[in-house]
Amino acid sequence: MTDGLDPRELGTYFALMEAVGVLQHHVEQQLRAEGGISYVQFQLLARLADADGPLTMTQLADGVVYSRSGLTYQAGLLEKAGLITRGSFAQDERATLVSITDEGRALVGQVLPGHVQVTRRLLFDSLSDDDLQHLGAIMTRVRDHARAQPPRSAAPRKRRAAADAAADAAPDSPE
Amino acid sequence: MTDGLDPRELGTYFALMEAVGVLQHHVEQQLRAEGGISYVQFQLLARLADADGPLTMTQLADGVVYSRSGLTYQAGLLEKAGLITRGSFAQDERATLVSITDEGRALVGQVLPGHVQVTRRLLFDSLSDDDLQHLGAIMTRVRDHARAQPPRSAAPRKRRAAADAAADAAPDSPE
DNA sequence: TATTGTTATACTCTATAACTATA
DNA sequence: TATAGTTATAGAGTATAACAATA
Repeated sequence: MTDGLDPRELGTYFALMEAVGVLQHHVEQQLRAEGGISYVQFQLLARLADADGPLTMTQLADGVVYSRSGLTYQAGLLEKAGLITRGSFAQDERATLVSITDEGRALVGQVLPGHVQVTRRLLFDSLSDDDLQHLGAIMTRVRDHARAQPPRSAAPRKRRAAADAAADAAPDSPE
Repeated sequence: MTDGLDPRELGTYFALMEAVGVLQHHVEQQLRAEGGISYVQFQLLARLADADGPLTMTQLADGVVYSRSGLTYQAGLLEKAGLITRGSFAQDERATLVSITDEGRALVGQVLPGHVQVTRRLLFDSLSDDDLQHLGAIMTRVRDHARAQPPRSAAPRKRRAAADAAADAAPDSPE
């Protein structure tokens, strides 16, 4: 399974992905239960709460959502829930300026303590002070580097999707 | 935004989640393009390829999928695509034994090089040898600790979902 | 009774493509 | 022409609950 590949890297990678996967799942549960929002929505709100002023949709999306329509969808939900507002931007009439409302800020404040509690229990309780420092330094570097990477230049499709093959195997569609 | 909370922890946490989020997105793209599978499906196949023999559905799910039905769904796709087979288990007739097929192994082998390439580019290129070692040690510990954690004991729902509020705000339904 | 797995169903989310409007 | 954002739509994935069968 590791033909010619560095097994130390692979092991680290799998551990990282699974650890974060489990963490993510717990965090989603907490946010849904205590705030009625998803992690993506939390990220968007947190970002707006942290920013000095309003952000454009494009700025807001960076590193969180990977399609324009996906962000429009989430922004629509958040706006209808009264957590953000959308307005126009005098400097560039194409852009939409997104602001967090007082309700939005309140929700972040309401959800954050429990959120931190979960991350403590699942993440930081296993970390020494030194680990924390090192992990912070590492992941900040990785994030900044990864953000800058171009979206993978579509490799040739060598094989059909598992779902497609599944569709074939099922003799279903009306000829 | 960090009232009474440790900003160092919060910063590390956000960096971790965003870095892995971006990594995850690139990885999904690579797997879809070169293997026609999702990351969840890759995880399941990799786990089966790594195991000595077949695994039960429950063993297979651990840390990857969080509902029985979710796993049944994925297993259904993988089986119809010819990448796994499901059989019964003599020792416990309730269980289902999942085995990876030669095709499944071949697919993992086909996808893995490109997969490693992506993780190199997005993750390991930013890491020193020391970082790699440290990160591996940390995340293995975190994963094992997190896996053992009980699923959050449902906190009281204090607020309605953003989606629900959105549904209300839209005067749609037939009176 | 508890556990393993499946099925039916409803819902959330994401991405693609077509479109509008502004730079 | 390129960029910002929205809309329509289709598809993948997830979770809940009800179910069957075995321990």
